[in-house]
Amino acid sequence: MSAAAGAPRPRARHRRGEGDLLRAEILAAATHLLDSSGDARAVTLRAVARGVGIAASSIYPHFPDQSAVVLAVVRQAFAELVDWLRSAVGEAGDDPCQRLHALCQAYLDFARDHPERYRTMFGGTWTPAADSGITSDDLASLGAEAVDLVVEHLTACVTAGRCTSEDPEADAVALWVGLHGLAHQRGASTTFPWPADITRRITVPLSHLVA
Amino acid sequence: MSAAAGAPRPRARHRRGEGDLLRAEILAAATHLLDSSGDARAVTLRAVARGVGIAASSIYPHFPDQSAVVLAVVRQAFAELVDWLRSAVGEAGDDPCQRLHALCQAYLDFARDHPERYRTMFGGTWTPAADSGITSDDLASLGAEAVDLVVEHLTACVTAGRCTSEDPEADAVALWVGLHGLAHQRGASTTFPWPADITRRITVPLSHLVA
DNA sequence: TGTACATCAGTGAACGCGCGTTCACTGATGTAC
DNA sequence: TGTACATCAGTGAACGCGCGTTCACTGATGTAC
Repeated sequence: MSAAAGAPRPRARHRRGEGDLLRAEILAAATHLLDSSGDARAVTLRAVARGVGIAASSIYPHFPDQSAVVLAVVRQAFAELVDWLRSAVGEAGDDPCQRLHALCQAYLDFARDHPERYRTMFGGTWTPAADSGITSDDLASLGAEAVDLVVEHLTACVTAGRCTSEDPEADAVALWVGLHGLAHQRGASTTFPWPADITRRITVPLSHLVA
Repeated sequence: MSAAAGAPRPRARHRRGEGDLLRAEILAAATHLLDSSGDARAVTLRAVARGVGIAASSIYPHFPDQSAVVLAVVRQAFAELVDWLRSAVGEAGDDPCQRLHALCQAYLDFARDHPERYRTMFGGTWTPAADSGITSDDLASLGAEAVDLVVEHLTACVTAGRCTSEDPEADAVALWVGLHGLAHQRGASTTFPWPADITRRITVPLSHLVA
């Protein structure tokens, strides 16, 4: 019991040339902070620094300001979401309907597993500082890739004659809106009295599946 | 030009016995702040006080703390939403489908006209201070009334034989999720490439209207 | 009608807090000679 | 092999900021006598 709780032993600094490793540690601590606090505004430089075990000013060689840290977290989260969705589809076999279904389920699972991250990504609540050169629309465009995946797989269902949609692109947006609404509201309220089969009730009509 | 911009003349204080009027002024300023800043965390006691033209400490006789001010704003917003929805339905005539359609449209209009208020109401981002005795579920239950309206009017359509839903309560939740997803995402991203008829593409399938 | 006084409505200075950011610095380490 | 030194990785004190909240107060006003 040498290391008391309030006074952890100083962490070993990285070797010469390995300074960039700290960047990843900062990012990981910021992500953890976002997930555990449930609030993008808890991701302060000082809190991140405490998480890593460094001085707050040590973040500056790696990120220009606080906004840049959160933006990096969000970018990484979007990349993870797309990876997650692609791999879920990849494991779903060849049937286009099953692939679409796996995509929807994976989307909802991501939101359920990382509700705070999801809210920061799509909530429209966090916006980068005005002088960071990043607009909230840049942020929104990061989400476009997920929507594109829905377009792609709904189109595949239509091509295979399994859906009746006459405009798969527009209907895919509608389907995504339904997924987003459910993902978001599930993260916002823990006690909402959800019908047991709410997912199916949303995705089936919006997919225009052939009965 | 006697009143310079930075030094407005001191506002007249209320007459004896009319102290409660300030409560309404505080609420109005807080609502304005929420709408114009787009951020519940901009609703600070000091900013509200600046808006009203009083000292920050003058808020305390009317609200126990900062959380209570935001909560009052949110409660009022929910009451306004329900009034708005009811009056839209009331003006829609007797056809149950038209009434349901008016309800959906009014819901989306409210969110479009007050995006920041909507986000604070349903965003799950603002939560009262832990010691205020108000849980985030109390907040969520405020939204239940809006969902109940959807249930009511979808049920009316089913009763009239205009919808094929076999479980109007559950399907109404699904319809509301679609509305919420659209309302929320529209408020979050201004440049999302929405299909022109996105509303119809969401509400029609989720309503299970008879063709 | 006059006057003392309780009360109401609101003020303003002060507190401690955590924050983002700056800046001069320290000590270890690899490298050139 | 030894040694001087540039560089790297990171520190810690300090700044000014806006915040929520407390507290002693002020001055107008209605009312009891």
